[in-house]
Parts: sequence; structure tokens; C-alpha cells
Amino acid sequence: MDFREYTIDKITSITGLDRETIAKAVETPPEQKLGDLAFPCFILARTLKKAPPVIAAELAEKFSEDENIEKAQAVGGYLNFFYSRTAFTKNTITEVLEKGADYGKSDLGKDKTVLVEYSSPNIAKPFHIGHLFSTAVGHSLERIYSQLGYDTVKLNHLGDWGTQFGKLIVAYKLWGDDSVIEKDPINELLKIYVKFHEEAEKKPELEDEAREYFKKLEEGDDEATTLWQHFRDLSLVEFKRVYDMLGVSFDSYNGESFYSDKMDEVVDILRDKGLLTDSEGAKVVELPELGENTPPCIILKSDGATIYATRDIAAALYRHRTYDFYKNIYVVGTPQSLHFKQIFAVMEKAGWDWAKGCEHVNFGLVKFPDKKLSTRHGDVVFLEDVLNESIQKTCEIIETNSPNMENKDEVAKKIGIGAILYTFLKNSREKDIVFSWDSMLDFEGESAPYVQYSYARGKSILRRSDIEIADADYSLVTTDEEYTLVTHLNAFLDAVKDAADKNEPFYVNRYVTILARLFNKFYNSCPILKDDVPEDVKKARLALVKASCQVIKSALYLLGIEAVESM
RNA sequence: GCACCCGUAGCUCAGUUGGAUAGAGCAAUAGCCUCCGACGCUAUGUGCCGCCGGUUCGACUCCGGCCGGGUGUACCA
Repeated sequence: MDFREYTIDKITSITGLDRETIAKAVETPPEQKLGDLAFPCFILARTLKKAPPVIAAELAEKFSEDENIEKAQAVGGYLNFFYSRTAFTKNTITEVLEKGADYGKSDLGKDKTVLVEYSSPNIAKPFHIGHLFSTAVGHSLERIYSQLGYDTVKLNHLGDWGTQFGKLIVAYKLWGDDSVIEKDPINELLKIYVKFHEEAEKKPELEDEAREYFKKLEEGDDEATTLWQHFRDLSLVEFKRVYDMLGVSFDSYNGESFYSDKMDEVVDILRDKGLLTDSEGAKVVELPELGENTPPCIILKSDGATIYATRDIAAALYRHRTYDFYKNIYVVGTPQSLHFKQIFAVMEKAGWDWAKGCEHVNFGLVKFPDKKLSTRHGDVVFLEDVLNESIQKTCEIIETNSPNMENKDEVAKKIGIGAILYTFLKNSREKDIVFSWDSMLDFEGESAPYVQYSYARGKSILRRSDIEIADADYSLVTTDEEYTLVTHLNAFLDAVKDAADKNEPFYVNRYVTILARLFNKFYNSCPILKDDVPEDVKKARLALVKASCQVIKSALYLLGIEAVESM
């Protein structure tokens, strides 16, 4: 049974008010000692024409004989409920243990499809630390929606089309060396790409040549296409290596090039609906409804070529037809807010009501204390280097703490990568991250290693006992540390729902961090395996340990972070 | 100029969609490994919630204005 729902039902039947109103009003008190659930009576003051404290006191009496509610206490205008601890504890722990990895799942999203577009790096460019924001947030969101029962589709909208490939082809033809490129593709391609920009400052005609080559590419020229395909293949191999490290995968790598033959239709539709207008030689859709000063959405450039807005609209239409999505989420940085606002508005104007399901999930920048991240100048911090550095550091810590560990490398990988993912998922998305090795590799306090450590400790305790957990007597779970932990286990699904509502994985991150903290407090203050602990108390506490470990593992999974059995 | 976002403890950030005494981590100080693992636990404190008005029983939260910072602002993505 759900104690919250039970209490809401009962208040509803007593007051005769709308259930929705009650459900919305009830809240968790700021402190455990105030109770498990609170009903602020202020909202009744007007209709009942009584002071809130009086209402609270009257309601409290109705709960005096209730087997599920230990106590209902009026405090000021609040009516605070204390659940029966034994019933609540038993209810929660047995549910976690019975459902295992399925605990905290829901069928909320049954038969609805959510698309998550994320990561989307540019081909032939390094996969740098900035890409991790989209990758980590998207990966986590996909798992969160999946947890809630949605069918999810993971889309990698590769940046594999555009003038940049003209540049790359020109650079390759001038300075490319196949033997070097085979050995270290991305670095070498980056090198000649950077060189292109340096040279182009002296010889602007290179830019024209690049545009010319992109045009050839669009026209299906053999040489250009072959080169492009080659660059794309080489890049994918490198990207997939990083994705493997992160445990990230995709259902589709259809990038911008995939939509290159699907844009004519979009242009036709917009023209037929009379939305296209000429402006300074380009074909645009004017968007006065977004504000007088909003620039129009360019559909065709003055040279007749398409632009990324056209491609994104074509992609959205394709996705609607292919997946009939409920939500189409774009995990793309804040700088592109205007772009998405524009294309969503264009799609609405085209009369596509499914466009309402499109959503831009933005996120902040990865900044550097001194220099700016710029591919053009070759100043990049490779994501792979950051991950390896973190794994290396973890290895050193393990080396000093537990030199005899067997699967050192595997554990170091999970912890090292988890630590990096955690720092990208710990705050609200829109906050910028200032990159520093110190903070990135800080494993203390609020960090993945902290949570992983708590889990490993729990598993260690379980390994040291052979007591059968079934049929524990939960009336023996009496301390505040234990009960607070139990209430938090019960709140897992709420955290997941909040995360999905706001498209904010950090709700889950914060949840699991608090869970780890409460778990640490619990096992530090309540002896579990000590000899003088009675067997049946041991049994009940072990059940709580097992349940806590289960939920920590499930929550970490939603963040893309792996739990380790020992560390 | 205009649009959007942000301003909370020394630092990095939460604050449950208007409610009870504004909270965590880091940093600082003092304790805790004859009890399961010290990447841990316990204790100690700091806030004109950027400023000024308004809305109301009640505002960190909503509205208006100002100050300060970030991002974007048509043929790149």
C-alpha cells in the first residue's frame, strides 16, 4: 500500500474536498521529527471560515484511531502525520527486495515514444570535453524515461554535412598524408583542419574552394563523396571507442547528411502553405509572433543552398513519420536556443500539431579558466584524455588503499568514469562547468566515488553474513537513522518522476547522493554484525542494507554510472 | 539596442512549481580505525537570499524597475 495515497484519500473523504486539491497540497515536512507527511490547512481557512490551527486540530481527531497512522498532530496551521513505522518499513523494504532492479519503475509512459537526440559530435573533429555535457545528460534522460515505461529511441544526430567538409576535403588534398591519417585519424584531420584556417587567413580563395567542394558533395560528385565517406567512417570508429568507455550506445547515427535528400519536400510544403518569403535574396519564414525583433528562420540561403534549420525541420518530420513520437527531445547547448525556438515555431506554422512534442533541453558551457575552447585553433581537451586521466588517478588510489585487489583495472574504469559523469550531472543543466583537473578529479564529498563507496561497503557487509534475510521482523527497526533511510528509499520513484518532468538528471543524482549519505550514517551508528547484536535485529538491519544497495545501484544506473562490488 | 538565462555562506551549488527555524559539499577547527572497509562518520558557524518597490495571512520563490554577469541576435552548426 501507499501511505501517502492512503492519507490523501482519508483527508478527501473527511473534508469532502476535491482529491486533486488535497493531493497537491500535501507535502513532506522539512524535518523528520515533524512527521512523515503534512497537510497545510491554510487552503481550507476561507471555505470553512475557521482559523487554520482550529481546522488542523479538528482533523487530527479523525485520525486518532487508525492502524496505518501512528499519530496525527496539529502544529500551527499544519496537520502532521506520523506513519506507523513498522508498517511503513516493512512495506518499503519488502517491496524493494521483491522487485529488485524493477523497484522504482513505473508504467507512466506506456505506449508512448520518447526520442532523445544527444551527443551529436561533428565528424572529423575531436570528441572533446564539451561533448560530454550532451552525451551524459542525454544518456541519463533516456534511461530515466525508460524507467518510467516510455519506449525510447536514442538518436545521434551526427554533424556530418556542411561547408566544413568542403574545407576538410581541400585541406586533405593539399596536405593530407594517408599513412599518418590511418594511424591517428582524428588528430591528423584536426591538424590539417587547423592548418586550413591558418592558411585561409592569408589566402581567402581557399574558402571559395571549400564552398565549391561542398557543393560538389551535395551534387553527389564521386571524388568528394568517397573522401567524405572515408572521413565519416574513420571518425565513427573513434567516437565509438569513447562511447564504449562511457557505456553509451545509439539506435541511430542518422546525421545531417541523412536528411540531405529530404529537404526539398520541406521547402515545398512551406512554399505551398505560403510561409516562405523573400528577404535579402534568401527564402525565409518570418516569425513576428516570437517578437518584433526576432530574426526570421532562413530556409534557403541566397545561393539556393539549404541550411541547418532546413535539415532540422526535415529531421523532425522524418522522426514524426518514423516513430510517431510523444516527445522529441534535443539535448543541445543553450547557445542554440534561438535556433530551436525558430524551427519549432516554423513547424507550428506549418500546422504540424505534433511539433508540440518537440523540446529543446539546453545545457551550459564547459569553460576554461583562461582560454576558450576552439576547434579552429586546435585548443581542445579531448574527452578520452580526461577519462583516461581519471582512470589513472583512480588506479593510484586503489594502489595505495588496496594493493591486493584482483580486478583493479575494471574497478578503476568504473570509478574513474563515474566520477567524471557525476560532475556533469550534479547541478542543474544550465549551469556552466568551469573545467579544472582538480575539481574533475575530486573524489570526496558529493561525488560518484562517494556513492560507489557506500554501495561497496554495503555489499561487503552482506558478503560477511550468511543470515537468511526473509521474514525479518521490522518492528526492530526503530532508530531515527534507520527510519530516515527507509523513507528515502520510498522516495526513489518521486525523484525519477521529477527528473523526467524537468528533464533534469541531477534530481536523480541528488537523490542517490543523499541516499548514500543516509546509508553511511545508518551503518556508522547502528551495529549490524557485531556479536552482541541479537540475531533478529541483525536480520532486519541486513534487509535494510540489501534494500539500500539495490536502490543505490538502480539510481546510479539511471545516471550511466556503474556500481562496484568492492573498491 | 533587443531577447533569453543567471545573481543564495569564503568557494561550487540545492531550495520540492507561495508556506514551518534558508540547506548540502568543499575549505577551516576538534574528535572517531581493540566495531562490518577512514574514498567514511561525529561535532563546531558564517547569510541586508544583488538592490528598490508591488501583490497577500505569508515572498528566496510571483510582478515591475534598477544594478551586475552570461548567451544569442539571418545566409556557420
